[in-house]
Amino acid sequence: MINITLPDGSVKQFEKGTTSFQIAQSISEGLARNVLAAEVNGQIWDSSRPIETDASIRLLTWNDTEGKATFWHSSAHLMAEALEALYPGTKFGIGPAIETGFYYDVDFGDREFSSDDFKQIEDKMLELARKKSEFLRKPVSKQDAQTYFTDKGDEYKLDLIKDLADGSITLYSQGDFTDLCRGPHIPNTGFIKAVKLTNVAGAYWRGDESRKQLTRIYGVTFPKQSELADYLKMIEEAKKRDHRKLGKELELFAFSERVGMGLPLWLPKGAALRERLVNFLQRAQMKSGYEPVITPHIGHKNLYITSGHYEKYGADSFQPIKTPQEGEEFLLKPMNCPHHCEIYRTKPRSYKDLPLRFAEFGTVYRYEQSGELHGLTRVRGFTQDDAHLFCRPDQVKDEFKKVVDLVLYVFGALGFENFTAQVSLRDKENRAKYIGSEENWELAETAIIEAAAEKNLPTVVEYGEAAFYGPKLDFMVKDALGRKWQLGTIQVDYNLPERFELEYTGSDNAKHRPVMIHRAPFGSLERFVAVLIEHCAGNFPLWLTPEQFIVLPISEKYEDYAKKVLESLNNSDIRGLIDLRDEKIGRKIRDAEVKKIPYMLIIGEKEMAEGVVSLRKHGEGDLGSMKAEEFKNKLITEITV
RNA sequence: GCCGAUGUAGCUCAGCGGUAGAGCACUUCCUUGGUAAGGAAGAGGUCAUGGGUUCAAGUCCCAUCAUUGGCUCCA
Repeated sequence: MINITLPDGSVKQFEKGTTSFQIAQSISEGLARNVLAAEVNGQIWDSSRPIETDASIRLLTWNDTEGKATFWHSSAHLMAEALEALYPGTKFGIGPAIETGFYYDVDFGDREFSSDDFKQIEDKMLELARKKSEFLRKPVSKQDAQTYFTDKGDEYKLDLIKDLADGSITLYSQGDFTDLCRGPHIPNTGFIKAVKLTNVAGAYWRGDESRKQLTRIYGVTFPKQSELADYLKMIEEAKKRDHRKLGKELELFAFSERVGMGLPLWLPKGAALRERLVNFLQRAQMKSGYEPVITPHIGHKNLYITSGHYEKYGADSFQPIKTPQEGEEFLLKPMNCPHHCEIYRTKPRSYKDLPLRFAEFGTVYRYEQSGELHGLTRVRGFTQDDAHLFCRPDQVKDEFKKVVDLVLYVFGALGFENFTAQVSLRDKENRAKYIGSEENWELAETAIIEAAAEKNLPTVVEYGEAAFYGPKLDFMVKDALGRKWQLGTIQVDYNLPERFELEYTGSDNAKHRPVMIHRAPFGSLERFVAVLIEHCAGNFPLWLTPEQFIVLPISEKYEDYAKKVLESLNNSDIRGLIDLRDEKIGRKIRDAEVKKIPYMLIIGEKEMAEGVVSLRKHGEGDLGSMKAEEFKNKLITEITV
């Protein structure tokens, strides 16, 4: 007999070799029917796998993240089975579960494949699912695995097996399909009741640009048809929040082929919004001891040779601007830091001057790959809310923490609660892509890790995500469609001060090297606005929104009074407009609602007679009437919250 | 940059070999209307661009550009 410990701490005895499915059965048949897999001593196992020793187990169902992952991973196998049945000779790469759904990278050889083929595959998958084929686990030797896939002619699987240790290799089969797989899987394909292939894309084998590109098919499956319907509905909702769609509808920004791809044009309303963000941050920075600086949009090529950016990115950037002077070259600035370093160098600095905090809303230009451009989130010209802090080594951690506070303040003011702080460190293996001494990197990485810990940030560590000159703390936020974007960033840099030979005189009267912190709470205004749009679905906080209210006269007769009301309200802090079109009030209200204008002031016979306005709030409806002055105070109170 | 998809009126889209369409927006006129679309008329397009096939090309083929979903990249 073996002792099985359940999550509630209770211990039950079972025969040796009992499966977690049987354990579930002993609890309830209903549970057993829903068990997809089980966590056995911290590892996820098939629910049909015999347990031979004492163990603590957790039964996994659709309600568990791991249960879903198992379900989707098995769905990837089901899709592979369908693909093999439909297109014999297809070779398979990898087919993992992802956050929502799964994908499989496959090689169709010469066969052209597009989303038009989805229907056929979905149908085949459902057909195979109905067979309720069991997923059978089979441990094999490395030799046998290699023989199997050599016979099958699947070089990708062989490539994978090459790196696996003998004795750890398992194959899984369901129906006529066998795959190299660590598992685990759901009991049988019959659990999969709803299938939707979502998109098709190219993906390099093993993520390596120099290797062959496979076809990646994404899909998602559910144990109930209704869950698929819910999912599709959710996707529709998310699309409504897409900043590219809302940016057009709300007339915030635009792009023009003539201006150039990836170069955003801010329309009046978008510019008003952006201006408010800038003012907001500027005030916060003033309070925190930042000093505004301004630098030009271009810089001499030598500046970037000094900084190291030219060597690293020169070939893939906008190419140098020539002048009538032979051999003279300037670059559009891709970064503000070299300029700021030169500002630091304008006079001798004392340890008493530090930290120095130079802030600039600096517009930079980077030649992003054409396939990378995406709305406002990935562009070729953008404005960073940049600042560079020059401090003594003993001030680094404190300054870093102050920046964290500023970022949190900014996020808080704008309602971003679901972010993660990503500690971006060097690649563990490939250190050649970074510049600077081992010692300085150690110092910088330690400073970030400690500061993040002391601030209790929800942190994830990512290796290989550091900038080439130093580690970063990146604040990551998801967009409406679940894609992750980096917003704020804080970076510790020991290298640029060295390259620019920055110095200060210490209390010992000797020269010392300052440490630089690069930081941008928004990251870029473009990306920030994009994520903000999706976050609030275009319903901006009152203080930010381009138009806070609109005056709607019921007919021409009340125009003069309406105009007077507007005049009495508009000032530098609050902004509204008036709808003088020859339309009925219902129409004016509808249009204002569609434009997501927070407040509507309706003015007719009654209001004019009583000297009041009728107030209607976007998305909520009629709020009754009040004096214009009262509304003004209400607005001001709401804005200053 | 790579793989796939898309490009028709300001916007959203239909048309897929035989004389360019709809809804909304826009202009003019009628209407002066009380909390999410009042009515009528009008104007608006070398069907992304350049080649090719055809008696005939938004419609089929090729290339280019742009957009888009991913991949790679992201100072």
